[in-house]
Amino acid sequence: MLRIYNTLTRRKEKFVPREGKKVGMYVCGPTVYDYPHIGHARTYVAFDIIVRYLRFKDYDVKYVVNITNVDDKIIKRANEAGEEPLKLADRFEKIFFEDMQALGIEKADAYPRVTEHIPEIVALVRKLIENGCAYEIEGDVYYSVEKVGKYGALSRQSLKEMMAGARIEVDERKRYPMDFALWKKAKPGEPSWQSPWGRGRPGWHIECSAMLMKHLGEQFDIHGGAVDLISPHHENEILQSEGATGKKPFVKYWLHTGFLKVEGEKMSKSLGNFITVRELLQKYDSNSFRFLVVSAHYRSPIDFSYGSLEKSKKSLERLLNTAEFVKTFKEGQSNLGNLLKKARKEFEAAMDDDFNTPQALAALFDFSKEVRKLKCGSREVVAQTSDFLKSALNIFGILVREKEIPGEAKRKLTEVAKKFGIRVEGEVIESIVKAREELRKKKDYKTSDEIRAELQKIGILLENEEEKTVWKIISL
RNA sequence: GCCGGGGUGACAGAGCGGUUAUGUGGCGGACUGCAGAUCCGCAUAUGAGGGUUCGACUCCCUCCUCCGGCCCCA
Repeated sequence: MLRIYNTLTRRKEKFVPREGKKVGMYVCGPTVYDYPHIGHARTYVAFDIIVRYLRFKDYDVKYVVNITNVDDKIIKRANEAGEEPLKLADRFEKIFFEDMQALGIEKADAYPRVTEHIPEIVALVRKLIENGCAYEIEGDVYYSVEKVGKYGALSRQSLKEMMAGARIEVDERKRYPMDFALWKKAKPGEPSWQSPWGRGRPGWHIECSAMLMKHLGEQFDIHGGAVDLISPHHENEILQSEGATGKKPFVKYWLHTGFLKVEGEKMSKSLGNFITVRELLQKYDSNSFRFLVVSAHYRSPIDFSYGSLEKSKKSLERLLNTAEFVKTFKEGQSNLGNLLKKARKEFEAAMDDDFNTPQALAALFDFSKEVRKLKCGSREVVAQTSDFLKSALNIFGILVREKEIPGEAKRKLTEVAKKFGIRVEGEVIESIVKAREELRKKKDYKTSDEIRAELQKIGILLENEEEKTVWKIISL
């Protein structure tokens, strides 16, 4: 039984979708005005894992992530760069997709863009005005917060408290200081669209309401985002959506991921600790990063450092080794079947408990340790073990790579074989390993160590196990 | 100030009212020609103070402290 922590109620609840196995899920996507950073990566990896697990549990998930491609920051950045705002957005949207793919994030079912939903947004704003939830002043439209029965369903803050802490000067024309813009009147040179209130563009919050209504309906199951979006973004989404449709609750489960800090500090340009996804992936592969993400609960903050990333890489290595090791099992009787059953159960129980990935990971490590003590199992169970490790890691989006030597390394291998006068039959690597075995039998350790050193330069590590030598590719 | 979430061993990071989390690293041992991998063992902990309890890291209160939100932000 899957249980999920709901920000709305501040407790774990049984997960029951509105309709059978169907799950509508929306996660606030990026504003595309710069390179994605590792904070984005954490959030989208976390939700990627949640979606994968839901699908693993046979839920029929429709996953929607929006793309905000018009907004103040985009316009500002474009003006600085002397670029068309929409072009700049387009450029960074492509980069966003590239980076997400590089992180092994599965495609969402839809990526609605704000610019492609202007009619829906206008219609929604109009409806809110008709409902008396919003009002227009000189081409701007504001949501009227004052009439709302209770504000702060998610953030648990009253309007008064919010205002007390507010650090901005308010627009005098607004009826109430906390009223927020649904439609912004166009300034010269800004991208704008025709509307009943003149040319303008959507406010930040309304786009989400409009797009998710279109793609997921007026009510749906899961809405996610990082914690910083709780207030005011998600708060306002609730007001707009429920204000327009009168249907409650607009969203059944609200999920929020914890923030990623870099060495104890919030990532920011001014601190100079801003790490982009590209930068990260130049130094480490996505598996290592995903392991780091998975080793903390999705709601907990992560304190990123290259040191902890290095540790993640090493830890993961252990699991990958076991996945490889089990393939060498001989046919025979063992306790493997029972261990597997237990591991499956523990893994799933951990994930069912609000996607507790650190605990799920612990189950895998426990399993790994037990498997290591065995040498055999029935062919069927061995295959299942291999599948289990693979699919469990796959839920985390960690790929168990096939052992394949890259083309360039293969060429170099042939050179090594030639250098040591090894006759190649079949796979080059196998021939080298075999030849080296012979050398070792003859106690020619000098030559065999040289061979090992040569291969290591190419990125292949030889390990002498009890009865045979195994080789593996040293990852990034 | 107000709201939310934390403070666990060298580090990362979970669970649980009473029994080893787990991983990385360290130390000792086994295996090994060496390296690596692997196994066994050891050490280091629950921010402070109260309370509830037979018993609290786990529940309650106070304090200290950190992070986040209240303009923008994944």
